[in-house]
Amino acid sequence: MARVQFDRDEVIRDCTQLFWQQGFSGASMQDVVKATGLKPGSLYLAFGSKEGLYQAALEYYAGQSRETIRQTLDTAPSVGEGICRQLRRMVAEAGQADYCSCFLVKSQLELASSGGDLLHSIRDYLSTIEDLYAEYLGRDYPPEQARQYAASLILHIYGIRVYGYLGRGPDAMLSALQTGLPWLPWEFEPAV
Amino acid sequence: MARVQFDRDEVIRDCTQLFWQQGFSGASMQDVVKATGLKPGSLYLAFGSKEGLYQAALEYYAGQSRETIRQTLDTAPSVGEGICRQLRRMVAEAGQADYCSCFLVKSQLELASSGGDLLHSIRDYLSTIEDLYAEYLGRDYPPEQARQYAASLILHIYGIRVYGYLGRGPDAMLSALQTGLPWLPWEFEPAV
DNA sequence: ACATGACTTGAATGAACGTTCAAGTTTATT
DNA sequence: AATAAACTTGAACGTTCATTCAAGTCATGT
Repeated sequence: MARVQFDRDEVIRDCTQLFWQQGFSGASMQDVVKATGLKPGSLYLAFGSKEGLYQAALEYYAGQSRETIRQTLDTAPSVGEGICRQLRRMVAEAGQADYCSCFLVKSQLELASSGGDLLHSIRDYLSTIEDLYAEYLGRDYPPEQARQYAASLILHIYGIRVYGYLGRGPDAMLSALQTGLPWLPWEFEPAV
Repeated sequence: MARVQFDRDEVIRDCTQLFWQQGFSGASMQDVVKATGLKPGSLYLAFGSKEGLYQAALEYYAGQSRETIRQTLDTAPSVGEGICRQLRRMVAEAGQADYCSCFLVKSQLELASSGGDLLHSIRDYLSTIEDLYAEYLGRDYPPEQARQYAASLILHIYGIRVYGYLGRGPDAMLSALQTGLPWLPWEFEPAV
């Protein structure tokens, strides 16, 4: 089947799912071979190394995250309600059986001590997402307050990404979010 | 030097530091051998496996954490001020060069997909800590509110454990904490 | 003084790891 | 039809992994 190049995006999607679930060390290249259906040679020609593959997965995930946030906040009646929708979605995700937190958060914690190049990317992606929220909040609040609210929001989001594993149920989490983020318009549309 | 048994607690302390920094997959048994000065045979006789060693490290860390919390909250003028001290300490930790978050949080995220026995312990330890805060808050608030405040507090603590890696500086983090936890007595003694 | 038992030692084990590359297969060009 | 280029293939590489165990060393009970 040579000369029929594989679908790069599809491979990256498969890798993202695998790495997201298993982590960098937890997923072996053999697992990647199995997940993508590609042979080692092809993977290494296209991505150079396991790290290159992980990098591509991170980039894909970060892009998807940004896109989802933008779409949710642009679609919602207001920025505040968009953020509420986003948070409710995260809480709902945490309730699913195959919940695996946030790929960027997991990667940050796993690779923090490695000091590799991946770490810079992860930090960039996470910072960009905080900046994105701050940008949207800047429409409704003065810059100083927008930044402060964004930081508080991000703190809560990171919190969910860990707390979601404890299986305390969505009610406890939503109640905790409403306690810590009282400036959000929680009263509107509790539906997803 | 046979018949001179090694100091079990000291070995566990060394392992805790190693696993805390590097993670379960990230730290090899060779690393453990180097860190503890023991030979593989001794380690396996005493702890059975790498997992057993990790379990011991988790237990030690969780015990230390509980003890620190209890001591801080018992010593402080009030529960609220004790919690503030605890949070300020976490923010200060996050500023250090060798910051490595919370061992339990890191372990939860790394091992979530493994489904091993370790996972149950980790969840137990994390839950116990939340319960501990709830217990102390129960002194100042009715049960319902105490539980809600504890959940919100834990969400913030988990948030710090991730946010701390982004290197935004202590001021941004403290400001975010004060935004999300306005019911705490932040006005008292900003010193550590 | 000696035998027993407790503990340590560290080389060895097979499996799994990330990675490579010579050979094979198909499409594009001539 | 033949050649070149592009891409895939999968066995094989050396390394590192967690783990084992026969041999060694010392404190203790007699």
